[in-house]
Amino acid sequence: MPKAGPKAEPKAGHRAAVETEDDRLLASAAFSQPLLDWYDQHGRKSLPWQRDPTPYRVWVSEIMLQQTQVATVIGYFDRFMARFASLAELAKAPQDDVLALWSGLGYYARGRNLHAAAQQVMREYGGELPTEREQLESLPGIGRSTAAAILAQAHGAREAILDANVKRVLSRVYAITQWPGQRHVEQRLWRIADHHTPAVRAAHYTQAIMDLGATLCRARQPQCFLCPVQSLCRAHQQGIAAQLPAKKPKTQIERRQRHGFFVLAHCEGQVWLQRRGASGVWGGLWCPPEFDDETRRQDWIDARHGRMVARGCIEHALTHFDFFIHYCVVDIARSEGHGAAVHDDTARWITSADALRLGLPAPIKRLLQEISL
DNA sequence: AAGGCGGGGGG
DNA sequence: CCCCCAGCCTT
Repeated sequence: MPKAGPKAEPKAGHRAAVETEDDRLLASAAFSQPLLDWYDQHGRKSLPWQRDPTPYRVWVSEIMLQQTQVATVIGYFDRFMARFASLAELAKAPQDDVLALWSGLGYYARGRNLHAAAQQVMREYGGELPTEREQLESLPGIGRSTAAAILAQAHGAREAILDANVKRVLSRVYAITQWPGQRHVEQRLWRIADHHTPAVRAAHYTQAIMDLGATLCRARQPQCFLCPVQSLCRAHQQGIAAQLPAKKPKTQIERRQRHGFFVLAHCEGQVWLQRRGASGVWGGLWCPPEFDDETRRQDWIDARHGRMVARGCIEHALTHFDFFIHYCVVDIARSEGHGAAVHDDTARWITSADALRLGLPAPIKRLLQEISL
């Protein structure tokens, strides 16, 4: 990889021999002011969590927005708020109810952490999210950037954020060609982010820089011709905006495959589901019984005198492997095995319709809907 | 088919 | 402290 990008040229001739990083910082307001002006004209101001931006609502939105685009989050957010209007209601809800509303959103640890954090806030802070960044960061699921976003959006505090949008914008404006995953690069980005965060209109500024990153200064095909800070942007001047931020040096993990063998046991319009263990794929979600191989699955079916009526395979892509979901539909009698555990916290007979109200992995949800036992 | 996306937890 | 990712969506 040609890393020989132009080193920052001293603009004035009489600079010190070793140019410090501070020498290259733009004036704080030279960046924030045009950004705020652009936000006033083009920024998003009526997203669900921007209307009535309480700490609780901002928090939930920020957790959902991790790894997930705004357009996807909106529906989940509205349903979540309809069911859990307050932090107290979230805290007292069963985890299943929380995961049910998270179903399809992915990264289910976010939902579990959100739920656990709500309970922690009830215990330790009397039900009010703390207003100290350090205390926020001690809650599960809240890191430095999410804590800052909550403080800025809900309290108007001057707190710098550094999510992927902001990293991209600042990497370009400052033409930072090193990978932001490197510690010193990330630290520098935090300093730059802090430098440009204004004391007044901090909430608007925070939203503005995220909006810019999401709409114009996006990962692919940045719309520099519309950008309010185009004239400041060193990457644009150098014609390398689209190549920044630098990508992680590829460690080339070979994509693996995994096969899971599932039984959709069917009886009187109901299906047998079990809660998965907390670790591993789809931790804590509900699923039909899964086996590592077809033999073990057949043993399970035979032991219950099941009658196979259909089978198939669907493929589901996860981060580092392709999951082949081999399923079969089996009629079994309710008396064959599970009579006692009709309905408890780890396994139950349930109709497909009711199952959709549990936390289900996306492909399992689709499967149940399509098969509609 | 590949790339984007924060924080926790594991090595 | 790195390093990695057990999930979706978009392009």
